[in-house]
Amino acid sequence: MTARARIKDVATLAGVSTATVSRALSSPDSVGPATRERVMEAVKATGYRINAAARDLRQRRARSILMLAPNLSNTFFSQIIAAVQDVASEAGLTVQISDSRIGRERLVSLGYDGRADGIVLLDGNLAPDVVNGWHLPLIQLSEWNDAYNAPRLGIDNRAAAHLAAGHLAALGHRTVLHVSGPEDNVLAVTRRAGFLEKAGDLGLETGVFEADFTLEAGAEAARRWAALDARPTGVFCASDECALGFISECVHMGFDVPGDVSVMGFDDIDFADRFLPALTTIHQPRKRMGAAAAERLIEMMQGAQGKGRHSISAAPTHIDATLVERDSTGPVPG
Amino acid sequence: MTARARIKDVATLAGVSTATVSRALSSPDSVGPATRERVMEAVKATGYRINAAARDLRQRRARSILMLAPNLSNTFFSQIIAAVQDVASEAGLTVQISDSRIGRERLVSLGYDGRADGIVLLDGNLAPDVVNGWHLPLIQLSEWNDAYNAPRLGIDNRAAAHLAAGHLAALGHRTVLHVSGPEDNVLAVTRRAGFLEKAGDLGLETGVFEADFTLEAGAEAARRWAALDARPTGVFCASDECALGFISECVHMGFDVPGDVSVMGFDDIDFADRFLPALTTIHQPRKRMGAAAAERLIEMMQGAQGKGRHSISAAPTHIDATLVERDSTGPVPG
DNA sequence: GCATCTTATGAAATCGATTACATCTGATTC
DNA sequence: GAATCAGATGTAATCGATTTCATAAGATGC
Repeated sequence: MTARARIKDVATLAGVSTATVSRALSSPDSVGPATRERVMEAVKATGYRINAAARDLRQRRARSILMLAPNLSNTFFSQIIAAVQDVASEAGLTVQISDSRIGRERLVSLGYDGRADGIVLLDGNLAPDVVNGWHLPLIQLSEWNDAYNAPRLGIDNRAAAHLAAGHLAALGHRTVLHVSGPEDNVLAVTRRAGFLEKAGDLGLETGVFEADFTLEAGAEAARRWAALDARPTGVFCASDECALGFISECVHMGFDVPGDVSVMGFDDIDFADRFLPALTTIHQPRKRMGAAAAERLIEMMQGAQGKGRHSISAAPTHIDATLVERDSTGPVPG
Repeated sequence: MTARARIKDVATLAGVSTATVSRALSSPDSVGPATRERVMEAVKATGYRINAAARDLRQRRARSILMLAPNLSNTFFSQIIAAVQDVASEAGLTVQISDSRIGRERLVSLGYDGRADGIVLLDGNLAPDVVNGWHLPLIQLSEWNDAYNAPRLGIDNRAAAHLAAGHLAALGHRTVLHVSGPEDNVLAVTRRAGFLEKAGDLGLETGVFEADFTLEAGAEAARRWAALDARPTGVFCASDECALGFISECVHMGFDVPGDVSVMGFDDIDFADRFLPALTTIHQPRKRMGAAAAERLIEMMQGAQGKGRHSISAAPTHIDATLVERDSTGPVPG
């Protein structure tokens, strides 16, 4: 009772060989109906559950996908994780999850120990030789790195940043500030470039504060902003968390948003529309992104079947991001 | 080059047997220094990485722990997941993660297929026979169920709710409202009972709206609250998300918080102190909870070593929760 | 110098499934 | 009625590691 039943036990009880049990379970049509019946009864009677390690070893695959993200506690990732898990689970796959900042050796092992047969990568800052060294189907989601030889999926950050600049300009703002993400992050760099590009086209005066996507960095940026002689009236933050930190600190310092300054974010996290003021931001369809990544990866896994990295066009597949106008932006003051 | 090296290849190259390679890698002291050296070189030369499935099969364990939560996209869980992952990774363990609402059959399999050798359970609403049927070390975190035969870890929700009632009473509120979680959730039930108990002791007049922890449910509760003839002046929501929804909707309806109504939450999620007004709430040390659960589980796994559920006292181990007074609560109006 | 004990290593069994190949039974064909 | 074939099942090899047991070589004791 306590010891788990093995396939042999089922076979004995049903009076057949283990091969037949295996067949009855994985391709029921290949055994006679009466036999199948007997096997199923024996399975029920013994409480047999397959041993995944044995199956994985023999079939040389793990029915599992691995998600790697630089910071698991980040709100932005959680919905993506949930979506991937949904699709994966539907396809009979397990999801493993790991912080991607765990040191080179452990990272190499992750893609190499046969525990996963596909990877969803949410980090563009890993050593390219490590990433390219994994001989597994892999998809880059949200964030990517040109040096990785793998397909990409995510929004068009440059175009999204254009939307942001356009929105502020349309409200009449002439001097705008961008609170960017860190210099070494692709998303941050792309968003900044896109924003500056469009703002330049529109004849806006621009400034940039470098931050790191977090609430605290947003608050810090607000303090720097407040200390300026000529304060930009429109602010575009590289993430919602950053924008919320910025607004929060502004209000604490006695400014009104959007009365004194318009602030917009990026991501459209759950709280964005319940914040006070509700946050104008760029919506990233995270659920769709996660689901799409999982589906695409599963396709690659089926195509590859252990033959190594599938060669799929490396051009990013874009998912639409949209501007959501709420209450944190408004006409230029005065 | 493309085909992964197996232990046999390493053995051949180093001119030793596979047994020696295995020993050199897992207990270096048991082989001669010269041999060890040769093996290590061969490992490097071949790029050998262990095949986890083979090792797991032979050793009958997976070096992996499974986390089960009812809703992976919930902000509350993400930090816990990150903390568990941290501790696990440090101990050389992989973390799998699954939504716990995936249907009975799949759920049973999860604990039974040998892919995980320990479980962190964040859901108190699973069928007890399923949970008790898993012969794996298991720890209940945050939320628990009396019918599960496994140790518990989390805050003392009753005591925490007492803090909430005490806080509102101290501010002078005489009629208070509790916006609870769903009836079938242990946390919700305990918090509600604790709040009503203490509020009763303090002679407060109480009311309860049942909700479900979400932003939207909080907003809905605010609308119901606004429609009341005699509106309670103090509100205790069963989660921060719910409180944020409540406040947000209040403000949209033209009320002032805490001027017209004091609102407090539960959890102290990241945004709580950046919300406007900053949210008074009960702080749950999620990082500590995750880490403690992982550590305790790992202990159990070492003790058990396949011998099934370790019998550890089922009395909950409490982690301290504290009241954090911020700006969303204040003296009773008038 | 012989018995005994370590220490280092190898040969082979083992973990629990899947699957290639062989075999048997009975139906079909001419 | 013999030959052929299809379908159901069994036998045994296999996946890639770990580990038990055996053995050889050298160290130690008297």
